[in-house]
Amino acid sequence: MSRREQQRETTLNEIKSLARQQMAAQGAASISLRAIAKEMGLTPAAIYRYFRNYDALITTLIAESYHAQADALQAADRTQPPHDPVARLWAVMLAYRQWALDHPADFQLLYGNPIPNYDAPDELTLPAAQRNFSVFVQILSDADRTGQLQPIPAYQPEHLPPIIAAHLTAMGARDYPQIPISLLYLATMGWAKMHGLILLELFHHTQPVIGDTAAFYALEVEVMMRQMGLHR
Amino acid sequence: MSRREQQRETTLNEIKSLARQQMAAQGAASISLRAIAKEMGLTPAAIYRYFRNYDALITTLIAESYHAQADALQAADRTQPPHDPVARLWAVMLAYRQWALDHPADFQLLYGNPIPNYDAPDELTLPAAQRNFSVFVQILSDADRTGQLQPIPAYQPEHLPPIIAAHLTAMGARDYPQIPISLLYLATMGWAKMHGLILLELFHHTQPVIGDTAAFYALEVEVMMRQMGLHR
DNA sequence: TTACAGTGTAAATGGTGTTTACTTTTTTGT
DNA sequence: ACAAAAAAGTAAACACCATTTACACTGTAA
Repeated sequence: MSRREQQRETTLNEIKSLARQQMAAQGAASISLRAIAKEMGLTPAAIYRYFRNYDALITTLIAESYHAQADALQAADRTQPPHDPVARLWAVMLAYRQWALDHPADFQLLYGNPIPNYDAPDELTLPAAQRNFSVFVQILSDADRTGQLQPIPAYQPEHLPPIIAAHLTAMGARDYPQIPISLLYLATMGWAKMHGLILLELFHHTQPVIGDTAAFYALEVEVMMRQMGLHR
Repeated sequence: MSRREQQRETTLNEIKSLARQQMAAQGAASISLRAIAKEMGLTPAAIYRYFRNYDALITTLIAESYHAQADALQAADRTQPPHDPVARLWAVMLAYRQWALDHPADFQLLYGNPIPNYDAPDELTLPAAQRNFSVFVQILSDADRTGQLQPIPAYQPEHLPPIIAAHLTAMGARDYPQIPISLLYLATMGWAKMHGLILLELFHHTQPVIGDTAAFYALEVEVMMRQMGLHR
């Protein structure tokens, strides 16, 4: 790598780092190219040698955050014995919330209000989100193989609404062959429900109502896992 | 009301109306005082005769939206026979989602990402949110009186984590005397869970995964009500 | 060494919220 | 009816913002 290429990379990293600092300090929507440039002793226009425009910077941050989150989930999964899907799911569920609390701005960037006048490109976000989702599918699949996954009747395939079953079948055929649709439903439902709780907590809509958000979250994870037949 | 006061009110309404138009078109974060002024044929500074600043306008919109939502919930409640809490809860749950779909920008304004550099005053939002929450509490309370409310063991008072029970006791003593804490927990949990699902739907994170979001929501409402012992 | 591509600057355009001093209009009190 | 006060609106400025253009410099490669 030539001297110039190396310098370019450090400058690029400095821009992203300062953007993340601003994001952590005042929220993703208040990232300012001019402020970044000023902090670096550059002219605002110089930033445009590194990012085509504001949206390009945001898109890069989103992509990196998605993968950081997926890495955190996979790391949590690996802290538990592979043959113990209950412990693994529990660990990943808690890690999901913990990552959100540790990186609130990142989490909001990924899953919160879309930034004004910015549309995240699907071809980037969908695969990244899927990598995330797959962690849950994998654990449930392992639990299913050992016969531990025994959901309540409402979540068994024959009781799922036909429209949902049809869509899950299509999705399974495309992305998750050999995975039963009721498992896909459990993964979706479990992710969505816990994800919703975390969003509420981050936006401070749950704190006044519930005292201990961690205990609330833990209780709901437990109830949900019981619905899946996954007892501790 | 003098001629001047009347005119002031229509101007004020025109500002709010245009703000809501912008909000509906491009999201709450892109409301612009200058754009509103231009649309009205006014100088930007003129707006400041009606709102102390940008935040004051947002705060007003938030307050109005909170009450519009609460009105919608109460209206849905009253479409059902008072003695049928199952039908009432069902109707209100669906109305909650429907209002969000009909007024996505309002819903995001209330429950989404905080607007950059704006902090909603708690003395305004908390009572408004509580009016909303009380609809659920009231229905569950009616169900409890007729003995229909029979939650699964995990949600019964003696199984709630002590920290949560303590907080609910304090909240109950303050705002809901005579209401058992397990009921308060059910209301909180039910609200939070469905609310989370709606947030995900509005932010388009659920559509690629789940096919029919309405069916998904309905199924989860049904499962949740079954956990409460409220069968149809 | 001469091109050339990469990196940066200066200046301008049009957008934002907000404040200040000033003018016009309407209401109110005598 | 008329003067004083209050309200509504304007013009101009300030300090931000993203973005574009034309231009200069500099490291690299032919």
